[in-house]
Amino acid sequence: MARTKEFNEDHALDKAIEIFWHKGYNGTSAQDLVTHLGLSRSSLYDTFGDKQQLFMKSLQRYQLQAQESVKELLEKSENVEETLKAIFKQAVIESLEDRITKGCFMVNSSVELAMHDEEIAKIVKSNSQTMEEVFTNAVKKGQEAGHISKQLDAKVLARFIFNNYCGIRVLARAGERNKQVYDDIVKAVFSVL
Amino acid sequence: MARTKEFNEDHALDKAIEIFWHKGYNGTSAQDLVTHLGLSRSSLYDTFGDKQQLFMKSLQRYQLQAQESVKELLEKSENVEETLKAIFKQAVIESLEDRITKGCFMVNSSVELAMHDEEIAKIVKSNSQTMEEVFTNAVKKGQEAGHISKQLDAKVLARFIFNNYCGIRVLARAGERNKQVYDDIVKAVFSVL
DNA sequence: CCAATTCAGGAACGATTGTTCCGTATTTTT
DNA sequence: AAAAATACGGAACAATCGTTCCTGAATTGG
Repeated sequence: MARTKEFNEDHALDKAIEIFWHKGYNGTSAQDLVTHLGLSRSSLYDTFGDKQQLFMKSLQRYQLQAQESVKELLEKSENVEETLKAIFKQAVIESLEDRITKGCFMVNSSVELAMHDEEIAKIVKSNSQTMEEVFTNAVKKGQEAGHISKQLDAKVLARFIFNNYCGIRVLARAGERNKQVYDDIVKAVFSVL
Repeated sequence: MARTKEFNEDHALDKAIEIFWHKGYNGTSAQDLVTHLGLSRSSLYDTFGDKQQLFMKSLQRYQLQAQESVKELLEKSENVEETLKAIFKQAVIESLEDRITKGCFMVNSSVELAMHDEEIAKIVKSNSQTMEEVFTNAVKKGQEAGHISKQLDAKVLARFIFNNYCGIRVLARAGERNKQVYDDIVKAVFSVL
């Protein structure tokens, strides 16, 4: 009965993630979205509602993608310390090679919007909680296997790790291009584990 | 020959810091500035140029204020570890009691603008460098006095400390109100020193 | 073929953006 | 007192903002 959608909704969301990630919410105009997503104004608004809804869907999709990989890596890991190191190393690589430094979409959004938009705040909070759980479980496993020191509680270490992970993403967003800076931070972090 | 200014320029800048800090650059409108600074549009533009210039002057003034206190505290300190603990404790207190969570103006600005405004990027970079130096010198002093472990280089520790400091400020901006989270991070950080 | 649905494109909306300008009031110096 | 300079409030600017709506073409299933 009806014409089928010509564009893939998820693919369009990925494009939205890109530009929101790069320019932020307030920095991205409706015209930016039209240009970057390759949709017409009408299709865009028909499909995603308004700008705020599109942003939230983008952020939620990003959260899903970002959490999935870390969670899976850590749960399947047989040496948590090594896996954590690999995760940090990957973050450093991304920070350095990203020609347009984007940092972390979640961190950027939480700084820009969390205190002014309650719905965004909810997403940020849910992300923090999930990440804390994922890291806590991982650390516990690492401690039981003897790969991570038991001197500090798993939850303490999890929060500590997450804090440094966020810090590194801010550093990247600020345009830090000196690999040594990142390596030093990672080195100090892992001296605790 | 001429009429004297009725308002204090620095006091106006402090007001500008407040609102830019709270709402960000893109989130603050010209009307917001007029209302919050208590100046007329004309006086505002005559005195500070345009919005971007006012923002830069605000950020520079903030940088001066923020650096001054930390620098002085650490240079006068006789036990660097204790002083660093006090500085972190203070950051935690501010994060918790700040009813409108503002985080750190420098961190917020670097996330929002550093990659889109070269002049802001310069300020951010100069801030990072200065803070790194201040922390490095402090750590060196602490290591020589035996208050801080020599297991890691002073510069490594300085970058590590700064990273966690930024992370905590992001956490605050994101609206974290659980003191235990901050305390855990601080605990883990100081287990390295 | 018909009816239904979605597409793209662009005109148009009112609101708000940052900025400029003008007339008037006020204060200072000569 | 006169003259110069600046602050002030507010009107007005063009531009852009997010959003809505309309048009006609395209594509689908019945």
